[in-house]
Amino acid sequence: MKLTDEFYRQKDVVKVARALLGKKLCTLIGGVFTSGIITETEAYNGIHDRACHAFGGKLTKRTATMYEPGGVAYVYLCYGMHHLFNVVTGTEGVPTAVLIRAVMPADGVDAMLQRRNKTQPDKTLTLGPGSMSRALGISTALNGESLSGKKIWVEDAGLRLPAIEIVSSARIGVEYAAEDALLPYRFVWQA
DNA sequence: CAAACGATTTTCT
DNA sequence: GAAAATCGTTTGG
Repeated sequence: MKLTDEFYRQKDVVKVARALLGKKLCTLIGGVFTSGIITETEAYNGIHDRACHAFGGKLTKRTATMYEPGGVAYVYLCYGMHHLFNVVTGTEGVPTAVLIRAVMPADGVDAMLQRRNKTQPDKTLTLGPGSMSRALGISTALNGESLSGKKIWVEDAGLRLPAIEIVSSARIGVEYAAEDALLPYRFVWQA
C-alpha cells in the first residue's frame, strides 16, 4: 500500500514525521529494487523554524522543492558528498519536510552492501541520513521526484508501533538554530 | 567573480 | 577527540 498524497499533505509535519516510523521506504534505481523500514526521522517546520532551509520564507533554487505540494522528494547535497533525502509535506507554498535519517534494511540487501562498499551487513549500513541515501541509491537526481511514481515511494507495511517504542529528542546537527534546535522534532523507533 | 558554508561520514591520532 | 574529504548553493564585493 503506497502512501497517498492525503497522508503527505497533512497540516502538521511533526505528526507526519512520527507517522513515517515503521513505514517502508522503497527505491527502484537503475532496475535495482531496495527498501528499508524507517526507524529515524526529523521534522523541518517551515518559515518559523530556524533549522529549516526555508526559514524566514527563504526561496532559492535549492529550497524551491520544499514549497511544492506534499508527496515529492527533496534531495540535496550536504558537505559536498552526502545526498540527504526528505519527504515534502503540507500544501503548496508551505515549506515543510521530513528528513529520513535511518532505516532498517529490508529488500535488496546485496545491492545496498555493494553501494556502500561492504561485504557484511552491520549497524551502519543504513544508519545516518548520508549512509541511508547511499544504500538505497538516492541522489539529487531524484530531487522533486513524485513519491507516487516508480523510482521512489513509501509503503504502509502494516506495522503498528507501540507508542512506548517511539522516542523523541532534539534534532541532530542544527546547533546553529538557537532555541529551535531544542524542539523535540526527532523521532526514533527503538523496538 | 571569489569565498564561505553546511540537516555528514570516515579515518587517523 | 580531531580533522579531512569535497562541491553545489548562496552570499558578498
